[in-house]
Amino acid sequence: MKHQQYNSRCLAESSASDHRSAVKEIARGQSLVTQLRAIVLPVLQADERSELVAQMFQNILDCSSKAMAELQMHQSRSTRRPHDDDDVLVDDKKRVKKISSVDCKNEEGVTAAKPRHQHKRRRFDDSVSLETPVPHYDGRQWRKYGQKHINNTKHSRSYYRCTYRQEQGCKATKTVQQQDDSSGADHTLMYTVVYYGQHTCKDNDGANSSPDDSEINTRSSSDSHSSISSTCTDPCDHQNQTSLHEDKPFVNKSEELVTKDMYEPFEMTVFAPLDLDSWELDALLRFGP
DNA sequence: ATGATTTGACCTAT
DNA sequence: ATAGGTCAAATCAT
Repeated sequence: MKHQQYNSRCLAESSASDHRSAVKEIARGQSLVTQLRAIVLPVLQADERSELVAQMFQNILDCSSKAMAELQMHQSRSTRRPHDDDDVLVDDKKRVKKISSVDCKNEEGVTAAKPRHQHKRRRFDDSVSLETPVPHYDGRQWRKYGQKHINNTKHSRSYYRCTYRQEQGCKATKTVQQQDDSSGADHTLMYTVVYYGQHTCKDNDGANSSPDDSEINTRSSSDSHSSISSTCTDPCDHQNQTSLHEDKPFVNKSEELVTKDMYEPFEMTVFAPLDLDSWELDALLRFGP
């Protein structure tokens, strides 16, 4: 009897561990596809096939996202234990707490204690985290409004809000934090980016689509003299570099690459921006094979 | 001059 | 009491 319990528990645990490694692998695949997309799309910029290729990239990411969601759902059903759900985040990261929208909604459902002020801590119930070597180019314009050292982490967390918060009341924010154990196999720095809230703004240059629409071609640097947050503009902006890298020189070349959210935090259905600036191409060239 | 970033203070959830 | 999120004055960059 006890034997059986033991066995089933072992099975459940090994299955959970299988799930986790599967999820991890999928996340890694997504990250690689995202990076590959950032390299390929700019090259195809003027090519009429670029849209098709972009769509294919997106489909691949969609597929893996769905696979990941299935895995997670399955795991949470079959091997749920009190502390398991902390591990079930898409990117399998330790320091990002429970931030998936599903989790938060569940919590909210139970406690009905959603914070009324978005003022302090756990601001929105729709947040999405992702792990990326390229935290800054997500097609949106952000303004940094704070930086904070977080306990037990080497790197401080930077806080950004949408550039159009004042003029358009867009409530979207994000945090960016370099991971402590951030040099992966390819020695790229990894960042945890957490997006809170949905963009309700439209880009001023009109390049952007409606808030609920996809974010294709959101960033245009045509207004290069307007004060656009350097979080998604010039990687040679030294001030920004210092702020984000805490006195370190800007070393992460891949960070300059174009990327898009791997997990569709904003219901993106199409692809990363194709209207790359020269610095982006330059970054790609420097990125190397 | 204008707008972005920095950073210490403040506020609040835990 | 503490940690984390935001504010806002000072500073910096253009």
